[in-house]
Amino acid sequence: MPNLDAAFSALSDPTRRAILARLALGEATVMQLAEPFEMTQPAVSKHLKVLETAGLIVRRVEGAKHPCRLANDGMEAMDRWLEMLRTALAKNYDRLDAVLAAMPKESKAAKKKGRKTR
Amino acid sequence: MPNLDAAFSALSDPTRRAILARLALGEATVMQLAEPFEMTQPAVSKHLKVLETAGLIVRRVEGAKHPCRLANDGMEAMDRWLEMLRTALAKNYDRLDAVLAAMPKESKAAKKKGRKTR
DNA sequence: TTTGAAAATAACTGATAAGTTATATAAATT
DNA sequence: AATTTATATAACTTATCAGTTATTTTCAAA
Repeated sequence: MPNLDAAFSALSDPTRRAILARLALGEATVMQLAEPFEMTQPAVSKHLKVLETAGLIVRRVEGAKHPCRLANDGMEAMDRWLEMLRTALAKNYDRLDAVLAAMPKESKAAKKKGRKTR
Repeated sequence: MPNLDAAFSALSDPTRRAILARLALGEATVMQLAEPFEMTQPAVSKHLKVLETAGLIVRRVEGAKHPCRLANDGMEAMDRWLEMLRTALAKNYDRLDAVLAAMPKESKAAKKKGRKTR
């Protein structure tokens, strides 16, 4: 799945995540999206292209303006993949619960603290 | 959140996703993880460091071996952020449903096909 | 039909990242 | 003690990427 590379890579940049957060509020043109950033217009255009290629946004042409909005494809691809990790983590979690359940009561509390591996 | 950068960036590489998929089956040492790849051991070590920094895996030391397993932190950070996007997309989806509901019956079917923005 | 605004593209620069080989450290084995 | 195995680190190369400025395309408005 080459799309996964693009989708995750797109989200690894804070500027692009901010753009998506803005689009979560509704459609916006390139200029509107560029406004809050200390960055040139071409830079934002490139970010948008990255997001579009990753299937995270779509654009429509409305005269000279090109309003962008969120798209599903990228998210769906990531979610499908992440689901695998989520269930694996849940399984480990359950296994740990089983181990803890089999332990003498006193030692449980102390051990439980170390559960969310940091 | 600087961790988000690291987590999404870590998942953007197919080798690292494969490593995580392997770890979803259970703990594995560095050598075990390196085995399926046509890649040197130092390369895999670097990938593991990236995954560890991103909070996606943890390692324990067991003599000369360093078994790795999945960790929660990275996933949680991503999930928290993705939740925002998910709800925004769902909102757009609902809005579209409302628009479609207000349309004459015949034109609905044709329009619905274009729903998953591509 | 010229002017101006919205957006994209091209060519460049500097930083980062993935891979390499060579070497170091540290524990297990003989 | 010497060797082998498991892993990490260092130094380097090449490619990719985020940003820039300069230029181009496309539409709107005068």
